[in-house]
Amino acid sequence: MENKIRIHLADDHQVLIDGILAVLKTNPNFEVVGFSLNGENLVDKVAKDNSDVLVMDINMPEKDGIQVLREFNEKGFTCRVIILSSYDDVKLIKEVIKLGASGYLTKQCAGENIIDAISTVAQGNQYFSSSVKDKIFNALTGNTQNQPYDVNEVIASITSRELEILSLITNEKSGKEISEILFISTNTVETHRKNLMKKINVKSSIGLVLFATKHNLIEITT
Amino acid sequence: MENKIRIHLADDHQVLIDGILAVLKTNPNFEVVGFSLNGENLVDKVAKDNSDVLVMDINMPEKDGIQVLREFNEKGFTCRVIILSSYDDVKLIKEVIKLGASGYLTKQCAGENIIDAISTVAQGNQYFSSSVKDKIFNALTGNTQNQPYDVNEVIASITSRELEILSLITNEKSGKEISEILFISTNTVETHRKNLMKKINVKSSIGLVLFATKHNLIEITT
DNA sequence: TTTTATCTAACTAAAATTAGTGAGGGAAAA
DNA sequence: TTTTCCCTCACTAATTTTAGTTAGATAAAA
Repeated sequence: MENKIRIHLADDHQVLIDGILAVLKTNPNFEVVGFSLNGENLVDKVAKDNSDVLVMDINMPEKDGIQVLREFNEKGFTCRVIILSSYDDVKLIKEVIKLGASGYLTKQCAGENIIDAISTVAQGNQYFSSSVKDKIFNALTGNTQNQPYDVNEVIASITSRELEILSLITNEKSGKEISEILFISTNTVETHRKNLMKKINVKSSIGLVLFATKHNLIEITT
Repeated sequence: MENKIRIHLADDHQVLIDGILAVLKTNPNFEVVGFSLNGENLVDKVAKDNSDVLVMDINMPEKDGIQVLREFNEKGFTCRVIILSSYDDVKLIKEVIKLGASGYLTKQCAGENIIDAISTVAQGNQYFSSSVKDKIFNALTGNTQNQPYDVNEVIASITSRELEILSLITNEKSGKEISEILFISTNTVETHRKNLMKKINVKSSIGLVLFATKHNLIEITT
């Protein structure tokens, strides 16, 4: 047998890292050489450890997975990257593939899938979980009617500015107050509100508040 | 040594379950007797397996952790429950404690914390990660003066008719729709709404919705 | 380079909410 | 019986929200 596959894990949920560590320990071909709880200096750490495969979440503090992938491209590193995300949003999947990720798994996958994925990408191939492949296939073939209403996709489609507006609405701020807080026109605030209602598909601001609280999208300070 | 602690894991991310499984396998006192990827029939499964401890996420398909806890209370089961959530929202923490959870961990915690938590609650004690304890402490110390009026008194003062109106408002019904549903004038509906806003002391219907959901006064059917 | 995404903003018009006041009827309690 | 509480409704007036459309600016991506 050749050398072990050198692996780096990055996820802000340490319990998940510890779990995957325990799973990977069962395979003698693998060696986890490092892990990170955020995206800070991740590229440098991976380079220094000479890791072969990086298993990384998208949502991380300090620097998210997308930014890390960009940095990889800028610096021209060759480490294979597997994305392990909570969401299987098509836009996101397309993006990370474009940025050179070699694999994409959702956290719904089994521990065994991670082992398969690491082995596969270490050999230079790509690995995507079946649900991810379905999503991509549907997106490419324009099969939109097969997608009833994916909440994760809706959440992913909410921009940061919209989230800001949503947060203020949910904290009982009126349109006028929001415009004063953000130094923008009330017309703009209402436009954002309208776009949110359309995206989330609700009838009123009440619906926005319910959606926001239900999915923990915002922090209620009151 | 006595019997092993019988454990059930519930989380919609299988990779996390597999990970925790691997972690817990290192401890001979533990035996994972089952796991679930959603909340469906969770109470029955736990009862059938005679589990001592349930480690459960809040956000799950079919039936969320809150509903499962409610069901536990209704059926009077004695299984200890540890919540393992991505979020450390005070409202959520308070709620699950009220519903009888014995522990609360965020997924930012280490795998070792889970082991500690399971051991602790199996002995009949409570276990909360330090960040959770901080949150609760801050909420208790910082919020007491924030509520000059007694919430319970306010809730008690809400009449059944008002509760009906509140429920419909929270279910995204407009004043006109409510008037049609209850066969009363829109003026009456607005009067009720006004009285509610005065009682609860909020600025808008958004505030009513937040109050209603926060205190579980109503059932959201949508 | 062209397209796309996002944020910004204005415009009109209809509909709904908010705010305050007053008041009648019924049922229950003091 | 008188009082009190609750549900009911009306009226006015100001304010806000909803709905639809259009469009400029900018930065990133194809």
